[in-house]
Amino acid sequence: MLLAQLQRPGASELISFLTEQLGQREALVQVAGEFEVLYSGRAASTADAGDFLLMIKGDGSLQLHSHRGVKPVNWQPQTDALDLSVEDGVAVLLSERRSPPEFVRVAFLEPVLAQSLRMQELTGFVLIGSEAEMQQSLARNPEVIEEGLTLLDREVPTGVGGIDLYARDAQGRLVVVELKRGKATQEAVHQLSRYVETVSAQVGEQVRGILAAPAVSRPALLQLERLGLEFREVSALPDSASDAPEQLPLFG
Amino acid sequence: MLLAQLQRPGASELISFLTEQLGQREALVQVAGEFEVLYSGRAASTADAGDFLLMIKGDGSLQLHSHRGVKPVNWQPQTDALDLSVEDGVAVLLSERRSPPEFVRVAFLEPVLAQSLRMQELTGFVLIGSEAEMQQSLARNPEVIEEGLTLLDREVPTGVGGIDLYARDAQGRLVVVELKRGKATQEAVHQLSRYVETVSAQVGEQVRGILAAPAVSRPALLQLERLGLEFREVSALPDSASDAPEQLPLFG
DNA sequence: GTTTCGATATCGGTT
DNA sequence: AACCGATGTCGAAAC
Repeated sequence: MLLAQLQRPGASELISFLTEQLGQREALVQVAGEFEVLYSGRAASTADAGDFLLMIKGDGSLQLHSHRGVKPVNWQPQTDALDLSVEDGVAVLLSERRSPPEFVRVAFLEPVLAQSLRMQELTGFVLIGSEAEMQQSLARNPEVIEEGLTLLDREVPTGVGGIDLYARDAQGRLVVVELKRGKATQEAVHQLSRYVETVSAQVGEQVRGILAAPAVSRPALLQLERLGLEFREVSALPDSASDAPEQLPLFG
Repeated sequence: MLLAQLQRPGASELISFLTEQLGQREALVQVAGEFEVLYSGRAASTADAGDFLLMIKGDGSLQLHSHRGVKPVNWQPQTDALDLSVEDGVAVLLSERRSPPEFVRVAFLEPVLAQSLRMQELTGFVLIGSEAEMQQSLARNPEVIEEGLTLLDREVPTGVGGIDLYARDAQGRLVVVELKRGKATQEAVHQLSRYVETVSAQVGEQVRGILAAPAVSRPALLQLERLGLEFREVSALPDSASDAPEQLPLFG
């Protein structure tokens, strides 16, 4: 992980540095200091001149961080063109994105630090506990949802969205299952209700609807009951994975 | 904007640095190098040891960036407790969040750089083109949606969500308006349809539903037509704000 | 604290 | 390229 760095660069010095470093695919380039930042595109934003940390990655993503929060103040998921210039003795960066048309402009009023890191690609990243994983697991073990449940299909398109799990219960009734990896809200109930209505109209028979999630909000549960739908508690993670780190093999 | 920095620190050196710097409220602290990162909480994740950039802000937010993307690989919006230690000669950071219970653990296998920046609070940030702004504007000028429209209320709770704009048309019919600041999808149509159904059942009369957005997806438009609902094109931004930066006063 | 909803959402997958 | 849905969504406002 190589590193190049400048402290308190002048305008033209900063421009040279950025021109050189931003050409490199693996570089993560940062500039910190007092900037003036503008954004215009899907929306538009301005702010007083102040302290920012600019980060540009090798894939063309750009983000400007302020003193707080995980989310950057301004950003671009993709930069298609970068323009560097000096205006009135101040280095200026203009980042352009073609689709949607968007621009971020940074005037480096007082750059304190500019640096570049070589970042190797991230490998072996694994996320446990996604809804996709939960769906796979329940597809293999539908009895976790209900004894006697037989899986018919997954991700069934209905014309108004895809049904997560489509099954038949012990009494032979059709069952539509909507999964949520987190606490289910009214929105999930609406989704389920929409699927049940659609399928019911298509097949011309009674269809059960089950919302399967680790928890439900109170309003969602009330709505479920009003609509004659059901809730089943299903945890997204295997028990061990939600333990404290001291008890986790991961952290051993 | 003060700055403290260490290059290629040893484990205990890094621990001392972090202990000192993380105590300061205004500090934005970064460590770059080869790490091993683990996360466990609502979900869980692992990855191979590799290059990361750790950023911890004064508000307790933490993020770990990889070589690409705006989104960090791992993060914590809030850190309630930080623990620093040395394990087998390697500096280790454990960040804990109480609610929901979550942990991020970073083992600094080969720290290349550690630095701290004093970041002043962001001031004067203004975002133009939010849905809230669009709603205000349309509430003042409902004729933009339709000639003869009279506003009755905004953000009306229905038991299944809030209606953006509630109005009466020239013929005296009730109108439910759903706003979207971007291209409207099937989800927006579904939301609108729910509101129209609910209001219609409550008042016992025919209710019109209008989806007002700068654009609508084709499937969403078809669905609107099937349900007897309407679409009105309404731009989120004043025309000038979506111009190219050369033409923008903002960028002059 | 819980719930809801907007977001320049981002991101990935599928059509 | 458009579209759809999940996200460890985050974040703020309303209750």
